[in-house]
Amino acid sequence: MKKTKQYRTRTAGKIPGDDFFSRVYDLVRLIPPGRVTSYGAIAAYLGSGRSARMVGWALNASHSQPGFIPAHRVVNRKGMLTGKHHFGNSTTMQQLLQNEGLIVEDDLVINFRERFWDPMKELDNF
DNA sequence: AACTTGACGGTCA
DNA sequence: ATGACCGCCAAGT
Repeated sequence: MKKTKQYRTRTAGKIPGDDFFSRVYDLVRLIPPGRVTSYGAIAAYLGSGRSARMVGWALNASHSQPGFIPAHRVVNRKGMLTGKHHFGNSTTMQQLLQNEGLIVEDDLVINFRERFWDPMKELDNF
């Protein structure tokens, strides 16, 4: 494994396919409509010493990625729509989720537990 | 080059 | 159960 220095900055987001960001996008695209997951779950699934913050950072750049990335299906561990402000309008994320059958009340996904999509369980290998 | 901020999460008080 | 703190790592200032 060559190790390069721990985590080279590599100007994230500029090297598709080789960086953590692309893996996040890939995984997020697998989230079925009407289901949600958390930043931490994604980070845990990808492992690689990345923290949930990095997942958030990746999604932050997801708007400039090609193709549709259902970033609205990713919420924090409490089921709160912490990234709603990044969807243009503060209500867009909530609208998208409600449109998929989720119950959102005061930026919180009420049925978060039952709608939670855990990549660790759903995708199992890795 | 150093400090602060951030789409987070686990632990401790 | 709620709130503060600390660790993570990249990017902006």
